[in-house]
Amino acid sequence: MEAKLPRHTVMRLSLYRRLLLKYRYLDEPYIFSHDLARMLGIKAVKVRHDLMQLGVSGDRRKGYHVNSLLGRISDKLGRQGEAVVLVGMGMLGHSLLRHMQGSENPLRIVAAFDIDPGKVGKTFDGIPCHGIASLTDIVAQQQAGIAILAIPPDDVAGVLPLILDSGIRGILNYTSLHLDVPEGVIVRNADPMASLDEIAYYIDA
Amino acid sequence: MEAKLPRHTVMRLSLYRRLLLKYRYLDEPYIFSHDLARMLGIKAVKVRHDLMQLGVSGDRRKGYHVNSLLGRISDKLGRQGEAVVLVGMGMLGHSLLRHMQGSENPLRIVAAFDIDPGKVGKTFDGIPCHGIASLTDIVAQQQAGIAILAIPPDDVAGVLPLILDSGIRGILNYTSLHLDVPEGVIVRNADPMASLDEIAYYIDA
DNA sequence: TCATGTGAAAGCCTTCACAGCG
DNA sequence: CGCTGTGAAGGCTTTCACATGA
Repeated sequence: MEAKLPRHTVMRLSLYRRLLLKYRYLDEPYIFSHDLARMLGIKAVKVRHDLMQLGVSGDRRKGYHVNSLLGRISDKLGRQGEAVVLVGMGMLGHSLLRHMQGSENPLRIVAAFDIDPGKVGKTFDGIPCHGIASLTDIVAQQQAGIAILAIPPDDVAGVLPLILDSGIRGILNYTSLHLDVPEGVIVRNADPMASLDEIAYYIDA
Repeated sequence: MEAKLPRHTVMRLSLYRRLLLKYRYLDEPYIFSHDLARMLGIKAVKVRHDLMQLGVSGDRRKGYHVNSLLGRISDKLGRQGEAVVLVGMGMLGHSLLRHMQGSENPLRIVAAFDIDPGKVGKTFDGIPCHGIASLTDIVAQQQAGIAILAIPPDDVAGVLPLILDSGIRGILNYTSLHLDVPEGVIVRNADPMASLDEIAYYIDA
């Protein structure tokens, strides 16, 4: 895990993987860059450049070998079983959990947390919900590296420090606030509003 | 609405707007690019370049006038009251709805849709839920331009054509599938998995 | 001096153009 | 030919460097 791939390539590898997992059911052992591209709405040359970075080679007559490709992509993307915790089991958190559990997913959600005592101790879709106070212990114990943050904005100031102390190195942020994190922790924002604003701008163009 | 702004600038304008709306409560009429930048975790020069595109000017001693800035940003971003429909009132759709309704939001969610007859006719957080069959009529009647798509993957093939026929020009896609849309319709993907995969890759770097 | 305003450089990503091979 | 493989060009975004003005 040393050779850094371009950021956009990483995002697409994730798409390729999911698509190939479905494609595998067709019992078609090979796929053309062109077909992969069409199914994702991108250009074939972009697919080939991405796969070039992985060091995989295609066969000029048959295309790329699906299983080899899947293996190579999964090698390069984060470890298969990386443990993820879900912070905030409100309606959004719960629906994200269900969404994850329902799909073929290389990451494992290992625990959920909430401040509502009515939720602590219960199990949601097979995942136990703990109080925020036990976050540090459980993250350490499960060796979780990623947190999904789905709490109300007012709770962020109180909860973020606990997450950072726990050793979490990546956060998928569903709140509308900017998270101030130390160097080395990475944040990806998933708040719907910015996306909607962007769409609203471009549909009037 | 003709002068096209750079794509990343548009996304940031949305962030500036939300931040400034909160900042306004401080009764501080001016703000420095440097402060705006710090609160969002970006560089001040990026903020100034963005604001340059809007044609606003700051005062060298006081910074930018907050209310003028807000006005100019809202002018440039999509029309204030753009109507949005929510397709899919499962747990994810419902939580997105609640998330939107709960926050200061320049876009209006005007209707929801689901295939489940048990949901049709009910009202969720003040928004009526209709059957998919009436999507075309209601979108036309409300002049909605944007749809949020939060349905199971298996339903996409059946529902997407209805959305495209209805005149929707922008889709925020929460499904894991690539949406094949005609030129002129814009799609932004919000599926959590790709973001998680990307995070998982970078935390091991 | 400190903040804005701005052209130019640097960096990153996509697309083009074409070589090479079955 | 049609596909893969790949350097180079082109476009977009960020960052640098510095002019300007209170």
